[in-house]
Amino acid sequence: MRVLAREQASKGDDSSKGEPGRFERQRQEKLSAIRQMGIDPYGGRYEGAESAADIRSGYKEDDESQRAKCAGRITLLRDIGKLIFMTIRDWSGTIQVGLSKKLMGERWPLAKLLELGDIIGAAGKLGKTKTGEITIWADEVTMLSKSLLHPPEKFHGLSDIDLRYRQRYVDLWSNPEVMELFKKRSAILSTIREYLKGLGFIEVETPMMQSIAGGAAAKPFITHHNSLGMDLFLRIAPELFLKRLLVGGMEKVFEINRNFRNEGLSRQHNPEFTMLELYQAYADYNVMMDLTEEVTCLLVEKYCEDTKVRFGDTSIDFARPWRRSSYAELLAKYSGCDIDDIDSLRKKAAELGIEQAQMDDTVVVHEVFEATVEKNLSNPTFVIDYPAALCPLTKTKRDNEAYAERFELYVAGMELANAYTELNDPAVQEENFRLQLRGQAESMATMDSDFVTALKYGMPPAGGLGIGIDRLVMVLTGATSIRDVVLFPLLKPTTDWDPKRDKSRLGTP
RNA sequence: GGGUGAUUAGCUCAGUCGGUAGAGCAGCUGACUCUUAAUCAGCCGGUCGCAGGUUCGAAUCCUGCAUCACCCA
Repeated sequence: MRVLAREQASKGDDSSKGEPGRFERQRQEKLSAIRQMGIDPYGGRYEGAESAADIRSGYKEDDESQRAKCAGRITLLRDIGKLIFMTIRDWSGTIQVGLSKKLMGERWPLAKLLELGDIIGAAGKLGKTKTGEITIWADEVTMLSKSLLHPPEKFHGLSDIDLRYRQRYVDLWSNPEVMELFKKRSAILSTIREYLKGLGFIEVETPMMQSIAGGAAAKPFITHHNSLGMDLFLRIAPELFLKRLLVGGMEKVFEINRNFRNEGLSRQHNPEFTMLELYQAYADYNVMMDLTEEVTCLLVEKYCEDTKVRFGDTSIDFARPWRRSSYAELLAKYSGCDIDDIDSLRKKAAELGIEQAQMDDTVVVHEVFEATVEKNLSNPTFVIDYPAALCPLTKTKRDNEAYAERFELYVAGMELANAYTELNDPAVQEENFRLQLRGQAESMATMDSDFVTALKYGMPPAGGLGIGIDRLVMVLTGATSIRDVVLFPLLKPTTDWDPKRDKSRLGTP
């Protein structure tokens, strides 16, 4: 990867690290010149500016007295001598500002000092140029923030993928489609919240720091509380707390928040990721399936041009109804193995290079499922009725205790959602916890006996659903890497990183 | 964890057989009152990711390390 711009700027003509580079010094000189003109280069409250998009759409051809006021960053600059055109970008788009020596008068020297990256406000008559571009002919220009670092190339923007993630603040304004994507992500979340509230759900917040990391099978991050002298886990799932709320009498709850899993990074995995979890009393996994399909299709309708959405070099067809197939059917179709034929499944696992000697039969089955089925599920597919052994928090099917009332939704080969008919029998739950704990390290796995206590008071039968929001945004926007839909994805530090430091910073006395 | 590739100017990228570093953009100087990635002329700008090695000579070949990307587990 490349060194950060700031560090790179300090190379070359500077011997010591941290000193400003050539370009930064030039910009510092302009900043000083602005100060000498009695102007604060960092501005202040600036009122009355309209968005660039509103200015454009509000332009009236026949109104010669129309004025406009904008604020934003200079992203293009064309200096024609006594006339300067600049393209100002705000988060709605761009608007052209024309600065002329005649209109600027004694402020003209300021206009000449402005450069790419500076943030300014401008006001003046709104008109069109000879070539038809809507333009604010500025008679007032306000310096709002001097940019001291060199902007990326004006045409290609910032394209180094590593730099884009590390300096998202530059990526956002130099690559407008990135801004659009994150605005869309926010809109998607708003739509989900509105939809759920419309169904009578309430949004809640449950602990991110938990003394027992439950609700999923994943390695947790461990942190430490100094005054209590105890380790805590960052949550891997909110499930067990949300279900306590069902016990408490909250009938429809949801939470949209971060989960943390101490596992590998990939195009589909960031260690912290945003999860929607919801629970509905008196429902089951069929209700959850309908809800998942409804809300996703609503989002596709709202945020995609068509039910067919491009994703990498494939396309996803969200047209309803979505396929619903049982786990066993799909396993048979794609691995060629019968789910009850463990010998052939172990043989298949061996062919696939899965280290399965130490694994329970059910784990082997699931490994084969993951290796053979998942990548084939491109269009939305509900995989229903999982082997009960994989589902310690799920009610089993009434007619067959070997299977649980659980589905996972797969799209583009990714697990997008996971839902159960929630197990509400405390005795069965306690037994499942015991089975789950067997053979695990003591520190990692503790029985959540309070959750069992809660169930003993009585939890209504319920459907529960989790949707991976980052992955949902990926399929809705065609982003093939989770890092493209997370503003600040986790990256390794590039410099001055000492692994020893981390221990000492934990704060253990 | 393994494999492959990438890392060159502020940014976007070239760099042939190993012969001593290039372009565009931006920056600086100058010209220009209707430009649209403005244009024109001139100029500046590099520890070629880092550390070693081979060689008369390394951006180029070799080893190690770092970060990123992709593939595999």
